[in-house]
Amino acid sequence: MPELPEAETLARQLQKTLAGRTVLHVKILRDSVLKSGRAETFEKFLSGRKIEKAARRGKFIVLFFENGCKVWVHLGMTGQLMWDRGVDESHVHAIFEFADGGKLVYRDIRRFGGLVIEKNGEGLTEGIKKLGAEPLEISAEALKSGFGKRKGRIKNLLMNQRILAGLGNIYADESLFRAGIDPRKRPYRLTPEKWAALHRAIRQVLNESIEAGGSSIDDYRHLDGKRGEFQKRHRVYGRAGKPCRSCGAVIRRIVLSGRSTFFCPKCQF
DNA sequence: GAAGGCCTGGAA
DNA sequence: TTCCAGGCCTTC
Repeated sequence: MPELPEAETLARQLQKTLAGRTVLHVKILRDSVLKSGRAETFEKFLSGRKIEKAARRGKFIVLFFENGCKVWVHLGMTGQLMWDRGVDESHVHAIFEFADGGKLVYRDIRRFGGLVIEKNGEGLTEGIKKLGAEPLEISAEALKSGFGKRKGRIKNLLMNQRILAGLGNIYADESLFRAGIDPRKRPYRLTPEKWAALHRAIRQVLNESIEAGGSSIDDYRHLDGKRGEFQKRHRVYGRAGKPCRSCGAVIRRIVLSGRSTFFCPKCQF
């Protein structure tokens, strides 16, 4: 599932490929992927416009245009951005055609993702406006205070984009494993040592994954169609029934708020 | 704070 | 044929 490292990987690749290129046309093949704006809006405001840069915010990829417009891309679960790959045309919802002939294809099989166009600061969805802190920038103190006195389980709170923007199921589980924290734990019960460990673990896991080009479990691909490599280094996610890589205990799978949750019953407490 | 719905493809 | 994956929004 595309989370922060996957969005970051794509944003970096898009920066290299798209910065300085000019959009010729924007073809929206399925209007329902537009979370703000309409097909005509995309064409009107973006055609003939140069892309200045590509960046990431939370799990979103943001394209900055010279006229101040921004396009926010959320990949949902199965979203893909491909450069010049016309091979698989199924589930293609939008195509950005460039003046020099290249094209950026947006695919999303399950359609949980979407596109947002921001112009003059307008058009942002509530989800974007209320995005929480960046996990790689937040201080240890702010991480702790960000959870305040919330009563939820730490795993679910880590995935709350309004608190921390960018962690999903995979990296929440992987971070908690490295911090030695039981995903069912309530935040107010964490010791100072565990908070420090969690802050460290989040940075470590995200940075390692970015270095590996993200995790390709099912559909996530790089701009050129290649797979990420970090899934090979997951220590708990998707490893139910297998031995813990640290202690050998059997990794457990439970369901928290309807989401699969993987942890080591011995290393995490 | 928890649960349902969206959506599709692949596995059971 | 049914179930499951889950990000995010809506509803309870």
